[in-house]
Amino acid sequence: MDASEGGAGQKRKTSWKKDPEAVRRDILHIATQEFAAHGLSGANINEIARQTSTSKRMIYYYFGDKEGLYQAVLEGVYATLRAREDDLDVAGLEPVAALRRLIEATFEAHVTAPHFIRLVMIENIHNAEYLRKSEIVPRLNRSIIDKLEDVCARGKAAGLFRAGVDALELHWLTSSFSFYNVSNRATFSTSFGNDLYAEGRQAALLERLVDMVLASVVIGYEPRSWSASV
Amino acid sequence: MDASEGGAGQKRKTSWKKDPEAVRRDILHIATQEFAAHGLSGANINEIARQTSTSKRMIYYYFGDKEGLYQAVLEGVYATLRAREDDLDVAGLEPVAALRRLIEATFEAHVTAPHFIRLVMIENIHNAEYLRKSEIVPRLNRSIIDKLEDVCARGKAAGLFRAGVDALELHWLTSSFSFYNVSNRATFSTSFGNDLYAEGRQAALLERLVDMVLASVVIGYEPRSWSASV
DNA sequence: CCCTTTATGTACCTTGGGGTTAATTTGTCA
DNA sequence: TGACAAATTAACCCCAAGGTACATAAAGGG
Repeated sequence: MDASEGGAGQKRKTSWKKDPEAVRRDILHIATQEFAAHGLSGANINEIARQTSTSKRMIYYYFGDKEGLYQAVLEGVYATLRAREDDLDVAGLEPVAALRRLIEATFEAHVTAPHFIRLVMIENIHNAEYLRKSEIVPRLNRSIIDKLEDVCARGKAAGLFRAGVDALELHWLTSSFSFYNVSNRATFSTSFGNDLYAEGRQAALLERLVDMVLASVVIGYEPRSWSASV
Repeated sequence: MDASEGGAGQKRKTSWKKDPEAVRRDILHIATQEFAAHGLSGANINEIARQTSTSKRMIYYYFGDKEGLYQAVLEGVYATLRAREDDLDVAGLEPVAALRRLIEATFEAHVTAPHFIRLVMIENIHNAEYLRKSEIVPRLNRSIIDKLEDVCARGKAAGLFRAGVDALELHWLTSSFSFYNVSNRATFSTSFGNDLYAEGRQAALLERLVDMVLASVVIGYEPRSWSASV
């Protein structure tokens, strides 16, 4: 009460700084969480506005409408994940170790990027409508494929990899279990128990997946798991 | 115009049959498509009502509220898919052929059940909240695991399968690529092209997946694919 | 210093859509 | 045959939430 006293002007904001970039980032940050949590139609603009340090008005000022905000969020998480992929350097590793590293990194990246996973799930529900509209996302996707193609080429040249091995298929395969591991955890655990997500079990699972892929790619590969006799 | 003439009573429905079960089925059928297409918050009750041969009021009469309808839809698709799994009989096949068959059937089942896939995606967005509440779904999930456990036991007993092979992990793995293949088709194609979904390519992909799993499960398995020399 | 552009706050508008009320018809069983 | 429950219709309610109008303060330049 009694908000009308003069003083240093606490209650009624009589002055504020202009900081467009910070405001944009703030909105995008909160919106990412809300869209990831509730989906496009489920997210609430008023709720997003409430959590930011700015007002609903600014959301519309910077992003036009709800779909514009969603699109910006989507592009943001894609950019973040692809940047992480770019940081991964396997050029110095020999082919088998490099491939192992790429699979493990992809698996871990998915585990530690739940927002990304959820937004991709949501985007698939919308048949990738917004991803298709994006001008920036298509440019981001070469990096991981390039790396895999390089590793495959080196592996084949060294006579280590089977001739039919395909980088795109390998990426698809690696993505499939890495993505599913996070995306479908809730329903899988509910249906079949959460043993596979128990302490230590994820690492063992990853080891088996890596073994499995390597066994199908590398000629004469000796698996490390699923081979225990009893 | 002129809807008030007596006649056989076309305009104003002066008579209707009671058929609760048909009405329920009708609503559930339309609602399944709508929830699968737009998600829980995205689906529109008025639109569902419009497409049924009954009225919105009946939706609330039979299902209580939107969430009740969604829950019924979810249970419906689970029951349908699990029933299909029950029909699959591999007890008569020798272990390797049986496992091959189970993987192929799972893959195909996912391809031909897009509503199920989408509803599971949606349910995962909701952290399996409604699946957990379900009284009937948990009972449906034993069948596929039982089959896999039987095959694994027979395979191990015959000295064909590695000792570490685990039915739950196998199911997880088979589900992962089968599910991802459908669920993430839109974003994957947008990001990396739709080569893997082109004519004939899916069958080749499945063959490689089966090979890969069998190679990691069956001792001394000779793969059929990815082994072409050039 | 004033004028323009950019950025921000406050208050408001509009409607889509989830949910309900009340009345009517159908079927059934004493 | 008439009361009662179950099924159905039509019309209505109402508020959450996406979006906008308007005023105004900051920044920058001439």
